[in-house]
Amino acid sequence: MEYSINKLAKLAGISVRTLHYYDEIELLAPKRISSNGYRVYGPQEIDRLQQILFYRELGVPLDEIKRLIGSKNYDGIVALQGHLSAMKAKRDQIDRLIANLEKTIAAAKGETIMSDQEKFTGFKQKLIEENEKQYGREIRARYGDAVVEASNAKMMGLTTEQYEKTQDLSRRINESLKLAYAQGDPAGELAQKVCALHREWLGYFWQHYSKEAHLGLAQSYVDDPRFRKYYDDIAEGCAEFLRDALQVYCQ
Amino acid sequence: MEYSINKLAKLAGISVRTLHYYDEIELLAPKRISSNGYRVYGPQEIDRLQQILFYRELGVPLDEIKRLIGSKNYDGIVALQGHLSAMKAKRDQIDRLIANLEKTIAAAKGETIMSDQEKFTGFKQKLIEENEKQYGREIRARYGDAVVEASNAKMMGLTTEQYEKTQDLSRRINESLKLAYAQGDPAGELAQKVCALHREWLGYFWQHYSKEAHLGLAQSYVDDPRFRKYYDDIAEGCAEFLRDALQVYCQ
DNA sequence: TCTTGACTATAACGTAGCGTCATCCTTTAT
DNA sequence: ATAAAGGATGACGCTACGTTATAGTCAAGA
Repeated sequence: MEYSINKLAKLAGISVRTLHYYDEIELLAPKRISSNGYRVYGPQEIDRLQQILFYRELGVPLDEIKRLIGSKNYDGIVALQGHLSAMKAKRDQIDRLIANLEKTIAAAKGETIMSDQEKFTGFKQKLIEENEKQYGREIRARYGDAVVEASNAKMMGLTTEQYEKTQDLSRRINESLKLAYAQGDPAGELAQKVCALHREWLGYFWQHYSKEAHLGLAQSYVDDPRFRKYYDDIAEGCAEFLRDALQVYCQ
Repeated sequence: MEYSINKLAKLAGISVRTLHYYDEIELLAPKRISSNGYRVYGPQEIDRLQQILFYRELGVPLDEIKRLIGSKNYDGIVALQGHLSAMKAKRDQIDRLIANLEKTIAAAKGETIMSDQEKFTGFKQKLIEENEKQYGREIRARYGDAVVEASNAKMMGLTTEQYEKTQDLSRRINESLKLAYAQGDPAGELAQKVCALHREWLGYFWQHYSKEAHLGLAQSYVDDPRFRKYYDDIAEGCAEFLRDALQVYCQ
């Protein structure tokens, strides 16, 4: 299939000027020049342009793209796999910025407090990569939940100290729950410890504790899809496991 | 907390030159100039810089950022929510590019064939922006929830149609609940209609419906801070109102 | 055949958002 | 006291195009 410059531009979602420019800097030359002087692009140019746009999307300068694609031992597939992981990294960065935004919104509403450091997490890339290696994915997965909990805490009129305590409890609950679930016994020691922690956590939000209410809540964790997701993010079937453990705990 | 230009640059992961430039174009002026002529930045500038960087990340030109932040009726929270949805849109774009890459790799290996059209899906942004303008803010505000619900729906094994139905129901529940709450009568007609809708919504997630379970869930909406927040975002005290209405509904 | 409108070409200038010196002053650490 | 680090201003450079301006080409209708 052959394309005129306009057709190619529209196909790729770029401007004619851009294709002119790419020709000018010898990044992407047309397949041939027709008798009237018009540029004609063929299948090879299509693929090359696609590669160029992948690199461009990743912020690679054009002359480096030229060098990369033009290099003698250029392996298209290896390059594509490189793009893939780079794109995934970029998506992770966006995810961090989204988490940052969510927390910033909560902070703006007065639901939580952000350190100056936190305000810029997600913008820096190098530090992030280091952080990533250091802490891994768990923190990320937990971040969104932490925001929710922080806002809840404020809403419930907790002091900063109390809030931090609930956060700490929440973390310990999730950690222990994960381990307990791995062991598989709802009546086991660890699972029962989770129940005790969960009760303690509830103590910050409830005026009066009752076993019935606690059990009812546990059942809701299974019944309501929003909650289910919260616990199934820890491990699939975790909501049921917690309910079963609480049934033992509450006798 | 006060920062020197170097400290701020390192904090935010940008260059000193950039801060000089932002001062020059009056996008971000320091809080004050110390006696030795050095720039000094304060908390307000930190927050402003953070906003600037959010916009910049989205590709908004600096003078437009200036106009936006400087405009008289600038609402920080609304702006942040705008960033949030824009970021999510961007992440979606990246996701499309990733899908594109995966297919391109498969095609390069000869496992499949790609049309020229397909080769450039994900690069075009205009379609996305038009979408934004068309649907406006409501969708955006709801977007975060929609994502959660979508994943829930998937988890619950719903078809796309079913999922859309739950989403529609969810929207109608929230709308009606808001109105009913404003009227103030849990036994009123509107409130009872909300209950019926909520029951219908539950039908998509529960195998067997029972009034007791429904009531128990309603109580959980009051008891668990995470749920409470969900409903209190509609209106404060909404969780209790819904529970009271459901108590009437379930007799 | 003539005209009109959509495409195409080259050339040239303009721009945003800084990077990168160059030059000089101030503060801090040793 | 001296060096290293941090600060200021000014000026030029650069990338990746956008934006005219001017002119040739082509298909279709009047």
